[in-house]
Amino acid sequence: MGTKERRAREKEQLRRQILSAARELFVNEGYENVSMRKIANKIEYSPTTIYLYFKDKADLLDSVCQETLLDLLNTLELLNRDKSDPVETLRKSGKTYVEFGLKYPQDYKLTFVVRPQFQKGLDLKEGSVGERVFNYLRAMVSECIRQKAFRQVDVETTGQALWSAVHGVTLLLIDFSDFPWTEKDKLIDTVIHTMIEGLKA
Amino acid sequence: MGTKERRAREKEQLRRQILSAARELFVNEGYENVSMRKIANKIEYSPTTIYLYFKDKADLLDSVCQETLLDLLNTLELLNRDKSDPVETLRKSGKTYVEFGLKYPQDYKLTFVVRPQFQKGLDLKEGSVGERVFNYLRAMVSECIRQKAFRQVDVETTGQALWSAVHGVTLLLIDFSDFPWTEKDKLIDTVIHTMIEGLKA
DNA sequence: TGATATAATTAACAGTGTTAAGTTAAATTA
DNA sequence: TAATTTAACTTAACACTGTTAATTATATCA
Repeated sequence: MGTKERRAREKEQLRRQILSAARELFVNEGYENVSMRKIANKIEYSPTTIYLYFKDKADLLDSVCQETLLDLLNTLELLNRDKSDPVETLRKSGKTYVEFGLKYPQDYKLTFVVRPQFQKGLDLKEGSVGERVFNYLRAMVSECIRQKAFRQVDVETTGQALWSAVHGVTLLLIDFSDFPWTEKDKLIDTVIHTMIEGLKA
Repeated sequence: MGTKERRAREKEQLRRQILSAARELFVNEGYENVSMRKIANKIEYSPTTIYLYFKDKADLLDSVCQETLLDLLNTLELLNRDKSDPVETLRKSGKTYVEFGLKYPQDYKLTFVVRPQFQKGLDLKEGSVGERVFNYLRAMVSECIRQKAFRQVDVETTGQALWSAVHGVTLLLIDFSDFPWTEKDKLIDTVIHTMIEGLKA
C-alpha cells in the first residue's frame, strides 16, 4: 500500500515545480516584479495553492536561495585541488566563486543581496549549506597557513576578508555593468591576487 | 518683481521636503515598503503632487542617492591628507568609506544596491558626483605609485580592485549582521591592510 | 475685475500579497 | 459498495500598490 508514498512524491513534485517556476521568474523579471499570480499562472494552479507549499513569497525566495547556495558549494567542491599548492587552490576557488556569480548574476543577487533584505542574514545553523560553504573557505585558509605559504594570520578574519573581496568584485561587476571597468578577468584576478600577495609570508 | 524667484524658491523648498521625507521613509522602512501615498501623507500633500516634482518613484530614489553620494564625497574630502604618506591617506580613506557605509547602512544600500536594480549603474557622466568619487580614488592610487610606495600597477585596475574590497566588506557587514564576524574593526582593517600590503613595492 | 497660467487634487485603473471560507476529489473505513 | 473523513485546491475578498487623466483651486498678470 504505497499510496501514501506516492502522494508524498506528488506533493514533492509540485513543490519542485513551484520552486523552478519561481526561480525562472525571479531571475528573468526580478523578485519585486514577480507576483504570486504570475508564478501560479506558469504552473497552472491557483495563486493560493502556493501557500500550501510555502509560507509566503519570502519563504519561496528562501528556498530558491538555498538551492543556489548548494549549487555554489557543489561547484566549489568539484574543483580538483592540488594539496601541495594550497594557495593555488585558494586562488582557483576565489575565481570560481566570482565566475559562479557572474554566470548566474540574478541568482547570486537573490541569494546575497535580495534575500538579506527580507530575512536577516544567511542561514548558518549547524550543518546548513551556508555553514558548509564557509567551512570550505576556512579549510583552505588553514592549509595555506599550515604549509607556511601565508604568514601566521587569524583564520577566521582572513577567511572573512577574502570573502569580502570576492563578494565585492562580483557585485560591482553585476550591478554596475556600464561602469568603464578594465578587462573583467584582469580585475577579478587583480582582486584575488592582491589579497593573496598581502597574506603571503 | 521677485515673485517668479520666490515661487521658484517655494518649489525648490517643496522638492526638498519631498526628498527628505522620502529618504527618511526609505531608510527606516525600506524602499519597497514605502508607498508614494506614505510619502505624501508625511508631507501633507496628495500623492500625485510628488509626480509634479519627480518623474516616478525610481527618480525619487535616484535623487536621494545623488545626495548620499555627495555626502560621501564630502566626508572623504574632509580628511586631512598627509602628502608625504599617500598609503596612509589611502588606508584612512578606505576606512572612512566603510565607516560611512556602516553609519548610514540603509543609505549606502539604497545607493549601491537598490538603485542599480531600478536603473542600470551609477551616474558617471562628465562631472557627475559618481565620477568625482572615483577620481578621488584614482588620484590616491596614482600618488602611491608615483611615490613608489606601490609597485608599478595599473591605476585603473587597482582603484577598481580597492573599491571592490571596501564595497564587499561594507555590504557583508550590513547584510549579514548576524554572521559570527570577528571584531568588526579588525575585519575592516584586515581587508584594507591586506590589499595595501599586496600592492606594495 | 477677468483672463491666464500654475499648482494641487480627485477618481480611477490594473495590479499586489495574503487570508478565510468554500468546493472538489481522493482515500479510508464500515 | 456507500458513507465518511481527509487532503488538495479554488473563489472571493481585503486593503493596499504606482501611476495617469481629468478636474478643481489658487495665485499672478493685464
